[in-house]
Amino acid sequence: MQPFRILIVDDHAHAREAIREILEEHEDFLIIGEGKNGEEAMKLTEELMPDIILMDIQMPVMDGLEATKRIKLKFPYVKIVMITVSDDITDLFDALKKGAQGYLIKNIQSEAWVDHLRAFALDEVPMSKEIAFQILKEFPQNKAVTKEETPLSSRELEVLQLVAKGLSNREISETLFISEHTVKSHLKNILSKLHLENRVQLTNYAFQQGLIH
Amino acid sequence: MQPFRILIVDDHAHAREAIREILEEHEDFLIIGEGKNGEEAMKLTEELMPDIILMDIQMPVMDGLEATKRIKLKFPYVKIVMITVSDDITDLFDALKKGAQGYLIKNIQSEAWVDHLRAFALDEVPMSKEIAFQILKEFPQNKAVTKEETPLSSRELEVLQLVAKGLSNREISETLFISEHTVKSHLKNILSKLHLENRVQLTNYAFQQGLIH
DNA sequence: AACATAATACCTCTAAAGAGTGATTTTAAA
DNA sequence: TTTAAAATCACTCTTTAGAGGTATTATGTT
Repeated sequence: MQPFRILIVDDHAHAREAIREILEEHEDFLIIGEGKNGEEAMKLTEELMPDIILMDIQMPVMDGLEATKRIKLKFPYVKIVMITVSDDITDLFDALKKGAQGYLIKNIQSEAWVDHLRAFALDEVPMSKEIAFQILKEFPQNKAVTKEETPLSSRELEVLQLVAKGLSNREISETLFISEHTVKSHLKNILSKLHLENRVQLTNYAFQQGLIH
Repeated sequence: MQPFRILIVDDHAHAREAIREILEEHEDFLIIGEGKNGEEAMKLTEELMPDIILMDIQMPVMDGLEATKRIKLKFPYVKIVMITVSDDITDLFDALKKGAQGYLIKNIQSEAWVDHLRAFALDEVPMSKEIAFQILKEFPQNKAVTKEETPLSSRELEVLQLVAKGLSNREISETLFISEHTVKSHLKNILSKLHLENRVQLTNYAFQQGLIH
């Protein structure tokens, strides 16, 4: 069993240190890097490919919410957990809207904290329907943002949508009047840009980004 | 270009006749069958595999809403359009909750009617976010129903969920401690039961049924 | 004018998916 | 207790997907 590879992003060195001390007691977590702001988070994510990012919300240069949004667009597979002192529910919405899957309060007993993180790492705590509902209620129009900022070209977006609807490469080529070779080229680039492995993961991405109905 | 294969289900013969007259003027629609109630609708769907079902809501024996729910569980690929005289919006929610993708009022000018149906057949009118939101608001707990009534066994449901998360057959076999052959068997049966063609379509099904987060 | 990106296409090769058939064992239900 | 599902595994065969590499032609953008 490989340990979960963790990246910590927090502008306060003492906060990073506190988290490090807690996690180092557990063999299933491995801290592979630390960053001080959103910009560093993006750079480190690309370099280190962590499984999970523990991200502070309040930070200089680029805050955790902005960093989360950008990282999730380029690396949708990475799990991001926001860490914060606040327990204001509107911060939670903001974090989830940007793409974070989890949310942990800093001042919590360390063992419970680790247990939560582990459960999250193992996909045992999916985002609940209630939370999804509340987000939808609060941000009914959060699609336009995504579309503009996708790293994909418009043609790639077309291909993505057809893939995510369940068409084969041949069917896509016939739909778009291009060769199957070209479809494969596009798909190859799409998967590479989003750091995904196959068309089912791409379908997940499409659903989560609201790119298909 | 193949015509869209239509099944009409309505208990009033004159209503079926009216629809038939309208659609027969258009070469891209082909009426392949007619039914008088929900029970007949299910039997005919299995026999004829229509592309689109035009389904009345109010019918004896088994009404259109119940029939829609059952048909969508077994044949998720079939598109169902509810036809009704009512313009009560709660009926629309009910229909969409049961799995119908479209909704048409009977007393409408025939040309506009056909245009709408064609747009729908070509996937040009996805269910809007607003409607999805309203459904969610009105029926926050519509998941339990689905889970009980899936035609899949519990093991098949496990496999489905792993497929829909983007795992390969090998990864699934390692997760469940069974052979890859067995995974293939399950997947084959799942696709067959749901009348789907590949794992991306299955992923769509899983998302739409709320089987994955 | 030079450069970058997007879109197109082809090639090879390996791995994965899916169709078809058949068979055994366990579990649950009639 | 016979029957019916459910879960397991195997073998063959064909098609599709995906990695890796290369190349041409527009279309814009400094």
